[in-house]
Amino acid sequence: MSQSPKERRQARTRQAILDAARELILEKGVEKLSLRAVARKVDYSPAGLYEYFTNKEAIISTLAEQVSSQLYLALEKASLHAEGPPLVAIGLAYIQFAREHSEDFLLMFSRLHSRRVSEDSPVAEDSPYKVVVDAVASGIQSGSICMPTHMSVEQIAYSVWAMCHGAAMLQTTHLKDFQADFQTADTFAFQTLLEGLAS
Amino acid sequence: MSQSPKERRQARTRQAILDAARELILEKGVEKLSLRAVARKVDYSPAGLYEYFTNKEAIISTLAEQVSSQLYLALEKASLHAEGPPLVAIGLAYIQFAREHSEDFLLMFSRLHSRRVSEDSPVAEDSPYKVVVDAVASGIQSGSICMPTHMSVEQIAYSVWAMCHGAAMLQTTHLKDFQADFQTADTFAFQTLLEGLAS
DNA sequence: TGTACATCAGTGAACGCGCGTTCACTGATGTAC
DNA sequence: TGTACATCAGTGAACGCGCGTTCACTGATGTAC
Repeated sequence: MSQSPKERRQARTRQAILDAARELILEKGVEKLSLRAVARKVDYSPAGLYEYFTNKEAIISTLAEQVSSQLYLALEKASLHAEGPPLVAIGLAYIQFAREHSEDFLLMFSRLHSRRVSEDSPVAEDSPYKVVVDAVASGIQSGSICMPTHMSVEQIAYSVWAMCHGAAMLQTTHLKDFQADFQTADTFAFQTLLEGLAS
Repeated sequence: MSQSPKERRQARTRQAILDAARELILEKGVEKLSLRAVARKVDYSPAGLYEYFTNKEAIISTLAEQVSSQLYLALEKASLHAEGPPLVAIGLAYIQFAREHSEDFLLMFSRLHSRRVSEDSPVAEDSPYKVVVDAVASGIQSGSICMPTHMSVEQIAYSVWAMCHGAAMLQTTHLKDFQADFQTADTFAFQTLLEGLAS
């Protein structure tokens, strides 16, 4: 699986294109992104990009996947270094990521559909959701979460995820300009949910 | 405040334009909506629409406001006719609305920013959020919700809203094709959150 | 009731634009003998 | 080491398109006397 010099050059150019696209999206939003602007930014002709990506959509969805793995890393880090309950730390990290990279975050969720189609298939190792599922599973084992009969780990993980995602989306779109102590409100929300899960 | 015949005619045409735009958005998504297509659909020339709306953006944001008031009505209805806890009913209605009118729902939240800028200003009478706030307030009065010290009604309402909104957004975008019993999962999530709020 | 005028409710054509993508091509680099 | 050829990494120009908006205009409708 080692790379030839040629492959390394190509990979670097690919990433430069992605970075340029990401910056432009940050400036103007996804819907205003144009291939020609990306090409200008990386000093290629518009046609040149077609050596690296099959079309515009491929650039955008590759970018969305990169965001997903960045979010995964952020959650994993939060989970490992948590001082209090891991699920609160993960939830807050999710929201913080969304606030700090709101264009990336919105891009990711507007373009990236779940690859799973049902609970039957396993959760992808590199998915942000995986971190939540694992934290719930270990919460159950440690006894801090009590699982009601007929409820699956995933159902609990889904509740936590919905909470994270709702807060992140609201703060990123509808409540973008709303001034409030979201940190406190979010912490309260997660703690309350966890209390409900404890009984 | 009564309308002249002329005003009634204009209002009808305005609504026809909005309906056409809404249908086109449903077919192709907001980002592909074109004024020319709307004009075609209502049998006007493209220029004719400018008698009714100042520009394309005005059509879209008017539409978003109409969706908001439809959501308000749906939540209010759920709140009034609830059999179990009103907040669960409201939450489920929110999600149902999002599922049944997903393009409308997404349009609303991508275009409509909160008019409030902080908790200091009152919640708008006609906002969907108002229904949640009211339900929380009456839950506190009836004793089914217990408010911790230093927490405001709004902080609790926000938690519930985040839960609704997260579930609705996930089911509408990232998990659109995921097969699961969301109804059960959502009910569980709301009940758990309420249990946390009861203690 | 008739007529002159004003306003209404639009239209047609154009402006000026940027877009994604394709395709024939070219100079530079790498390879084989 | 030199040379012939192949592949690489692009480019320039064009295709064909739809878009939002403006503006001079026009026929129909309404109004005043």
